[in-house]
Amino acid sequence: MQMARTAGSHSDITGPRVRDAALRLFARDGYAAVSMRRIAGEVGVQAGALYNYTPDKQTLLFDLMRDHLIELLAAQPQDTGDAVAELERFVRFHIGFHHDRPDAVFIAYMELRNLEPDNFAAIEALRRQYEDRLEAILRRGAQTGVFAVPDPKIATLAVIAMLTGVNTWFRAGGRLRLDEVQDIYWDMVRRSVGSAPDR
Amino acid sequence: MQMARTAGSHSDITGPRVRDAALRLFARDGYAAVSMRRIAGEVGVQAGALYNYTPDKQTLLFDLMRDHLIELLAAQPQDTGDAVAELERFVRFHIGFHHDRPDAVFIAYMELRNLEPDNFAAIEALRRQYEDRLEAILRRGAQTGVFAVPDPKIATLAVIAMLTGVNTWFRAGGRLRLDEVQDIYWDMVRRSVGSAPDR
DNA sequence: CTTGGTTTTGAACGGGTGTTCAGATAATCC
DNA sequence: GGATTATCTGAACACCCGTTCAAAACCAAG
Repeated sequence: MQMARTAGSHSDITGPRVRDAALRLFARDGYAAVSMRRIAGEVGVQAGALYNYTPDKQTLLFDLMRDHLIELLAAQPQDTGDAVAELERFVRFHIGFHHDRPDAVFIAYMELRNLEPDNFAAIEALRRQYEDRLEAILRRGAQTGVFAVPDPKIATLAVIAMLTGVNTWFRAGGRLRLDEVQDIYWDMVRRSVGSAPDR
Repeated sequence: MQMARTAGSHSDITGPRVRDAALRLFARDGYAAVSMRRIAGEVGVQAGALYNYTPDKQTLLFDLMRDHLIELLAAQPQDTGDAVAELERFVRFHIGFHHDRPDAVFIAYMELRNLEPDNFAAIEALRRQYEDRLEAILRRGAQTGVFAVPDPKIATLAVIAMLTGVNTWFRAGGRLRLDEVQDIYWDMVRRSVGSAPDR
């Protein structure tokens, strides 16, 4: 007989609902402007009950950000060898992945200043990992001569800023489809790193 | 005899100090996380005294953002006719201007969600004016054939996102000088819009 | 020195904050 | 159905919030 599923348990229902509510509210109004009571209200529970699911508000924020970045790193396609194809995959992936979770993306770079120092360092390390993968692609392409990037580190930051910017304006159902946006951005990125169009 | 300078007046000293403190604290910790008492403490005054200089906290934030954007619009160089030269001027100006006032820049796009609807609309209108100027440059260059931008509106947003990203990492005294950063970004922007290097 | 005005204080107002915890409630197991 | 255990409530804690305002302090002019 496996360990009992435990009694009186709504934990597996309420838990995700707390995280969802926190994600949405933090994204919309900001961490500092959202009270635990408001999150609880959204879930349909009293504030005290939240503390069955997080030790405190700060950890709730931290977990949302960390989980998002870990998901990002796990979902990211891995190297295949061809720097240009790799960069294209990176661009399309970045836009697509971020488009699917606008709230998490927004929080992960708007609420950095509300993290306590240790938590901040942990999040920054994860983000850095992601950036490093793009930097590796650019550096490799620069060495083999398919890219013209004088400074791969700066090019990395420039490209990521450009791509993440999509989230500030793109909404499904607008003038452009997501894949059209991906086409346009891939075109701009490819050119910005000095790679000639392939036709 | 000109109107008296009024008596007991420290207004012209305290006023700017309030704005400076608010700018710095809002940028560092966020609007919602900064109390009027903390701003007052920074100025060396009691909280009640702040209300000689702003009707309320919200207006204090709004004024900081509005004044920043008005300054931005006023400082921006005007058109000269040559789209490529114009774009280069825009890129270098944007990086330079924003580098000089990191706190105001940070606030102006991090605290948008803390603006009441009317204030938000006013700020957005100003930002839009700025973006329109870049879009006009790109559109003109596209028409005359010196730029290859299929969608000037998106290109505008992409370029601005890329340029504003500089503020998140560049600090004077680091590996690169500001003018080197301007050179690199101008290179990337020029390429991204399909304009050939001029030598 | 007195007058008149500006600026600041300091206390108060009503209300919201994150967090804790004893007790009530509900769900499963035997 | 009774026991067990996870979950939730509701009140309490100490503290902070933006804002107001009468009274005090301050400064310059006459």
